[in-house]
Amino acid sequence: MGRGGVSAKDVAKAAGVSRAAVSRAFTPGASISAETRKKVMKAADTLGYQVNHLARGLIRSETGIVALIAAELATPYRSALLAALSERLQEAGKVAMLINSDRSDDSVERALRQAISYRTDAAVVLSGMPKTELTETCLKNGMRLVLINRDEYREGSYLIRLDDRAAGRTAFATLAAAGCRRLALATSQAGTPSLSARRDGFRDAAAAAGVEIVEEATGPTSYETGLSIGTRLMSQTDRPDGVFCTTDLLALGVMDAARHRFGVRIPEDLSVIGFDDVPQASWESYDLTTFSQPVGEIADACVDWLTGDAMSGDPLQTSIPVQLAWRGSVRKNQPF
Amino acid sequence: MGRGGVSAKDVAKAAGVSRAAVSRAFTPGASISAETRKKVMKAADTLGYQVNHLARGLIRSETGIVALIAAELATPYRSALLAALSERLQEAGKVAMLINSDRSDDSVERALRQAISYRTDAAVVLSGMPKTELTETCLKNGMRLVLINRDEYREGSYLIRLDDRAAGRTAFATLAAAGCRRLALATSQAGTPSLSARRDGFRDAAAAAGVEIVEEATGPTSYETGLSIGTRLMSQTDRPDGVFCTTDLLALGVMDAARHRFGVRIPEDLSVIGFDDVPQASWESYDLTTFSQPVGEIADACVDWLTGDAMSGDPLQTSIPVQLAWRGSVRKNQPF
DNA sequence: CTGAAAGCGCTTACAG
DNA sequence: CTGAAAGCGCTTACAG
Repeated sequence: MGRGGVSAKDVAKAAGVSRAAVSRAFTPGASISAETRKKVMKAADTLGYQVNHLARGLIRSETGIVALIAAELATPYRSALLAALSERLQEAGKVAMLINSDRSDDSVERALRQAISYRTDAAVVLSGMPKTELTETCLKNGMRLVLINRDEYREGSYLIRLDDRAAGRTAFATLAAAGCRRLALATSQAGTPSLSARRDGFRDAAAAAGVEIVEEATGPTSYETGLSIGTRLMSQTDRPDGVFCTTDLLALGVMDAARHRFGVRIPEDLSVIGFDDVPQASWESYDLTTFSQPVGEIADACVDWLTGDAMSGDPLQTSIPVQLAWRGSVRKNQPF
Repeated sequence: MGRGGVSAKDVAKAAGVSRAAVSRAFTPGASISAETRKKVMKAADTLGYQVNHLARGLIRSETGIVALIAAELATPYRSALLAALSERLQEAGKVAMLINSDRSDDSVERALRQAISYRTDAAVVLSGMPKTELTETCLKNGMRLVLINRDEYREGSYLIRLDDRAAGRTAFATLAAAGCRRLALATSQAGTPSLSARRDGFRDAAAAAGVEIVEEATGPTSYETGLSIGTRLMSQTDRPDGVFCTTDLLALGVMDAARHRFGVRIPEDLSVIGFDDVPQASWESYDLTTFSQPVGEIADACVDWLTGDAMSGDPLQTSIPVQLAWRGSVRKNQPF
């Protein structure tokens, strides 16, 4: 046994077979007799042998590693998606490499290069958008690429999208139907494709209905931003009585500002709709009506495609439906 | 260029040097002339060459991969720690492999085996406790082991602990000093070392003060459990007026149950102390007084040890101090 | 079904 | 400083 631990050679010697035999014993479907396999497995067990995936990955075209590239890992929604993804990946026999792309602007690119270095089977991009040039390099390296909620398309990659725009429209319709008269939209300055689409859907519907809306957009996508937006909104002389927030974190902040700083009642004085359905949205202090992002379905779609045969005729895009989770932050329309 | 992408051979040919030279160009401190290195780098750049870490890992004793083994990835505290860890690891030039150990009881062991398969430089265990036998195998394979907040010790591994027990005692003292008379302890049935230590500290202090306390312990460590514990606590004829929850999630649930289901005022009627200082604890709806887990410091200690020289004389254990974050959920003692 | 041999992409003594 | 050669641990045609 060398410094690298137990190797196939050790097992081969112990089992009295060739190195090739032990390799075959660990390869499902390889041509090996049941008896030989049994001998090998026994020796492997006593020696504590584990196939070296590094060496295997060097030969085979797959390493079993999938890179997960994301920013703001600790955010409720992001961490839920990451958890679902890593779990599904494991069930499929893969392993997740987590790459934080928080830092600089080029960090998605750096992350992708990192993935190439380890010859990951695939990269799943949750944040940011790599340059076409680089994604082509990935594809050329035999790597699969999944883009979750990105707006641009990249030849050969798989796109998973939610209908954010439709949700924005639904938010408007819901608030209008609840009898809200002065509508507001709260979003951050992050400018991600998802947030923009939600905003645009809301705007579109408002324009179509000939309704003027107030818009607030500042800072990062956080609770604190929601707090300051809520404060600004409630400080207006003509306070809005309905607000769509492009994210739950924002909505929760808006609610807290309205309630605790202005004594505004929800939903009596103000109706609020969020997006994501993070766990906190259903907590009793909030009871927020929001669009639920089906994290499990997204993860399933992703892993299915990654482990599937990916026939070239297959569609390279999937749309996951979002649903409005009705709770108590939107008032019921008064019956006349 | 083979199927595996651009290799050192391709770069060597393009730069007119040997394969060894390109290897040296990518090895800091290797004996190579500045001129040769420049030629290699240029060729590598145009060809888009990335050192294959799989192959490199096969030769060198390090792969640059660190396995992060944890359960309940999407929980606020856990995801914050994971985010800090992955960020620090990246800054140190390492990369994180995320292994979810949610599933079965043996999943920590499976995770460790997975880590061995990929010859990770180290494994950081955040949840569960692997058998001694297996940790020895890891160590024998040259893998370093970090255990965060585990109670048992494993020869050769590095332990990072918080003084949970002291925090439990402080919680008691704080509640007592606030003038609370009927004290309760709320915890889950998870039975992790950290939770038990916090509970024991609280119990000890109460016993030392000759004070009887009410204890509630059920379910998983979640907001929902907090809700049901809060409900049970407030349903008692002699309601407690001070409660220490071993986790913020539990505390938040207790607060919501008390306020929304029983109209109990916090802190006037009930003082609450949590543990973790998750982001939600400081949200305006809660303003929870809690012990802050210094996630950044934990991550720093972990990565420092992993990347350090680990002289055999070094202490293999570090205690990170926890601090009480004073907020509004504990009443100020009435001046006499 | 089985083993000897070649090769994946890299690094590292070994000579020069 | 530089290149030819050996070797890391594995898999996979190739014969038998």
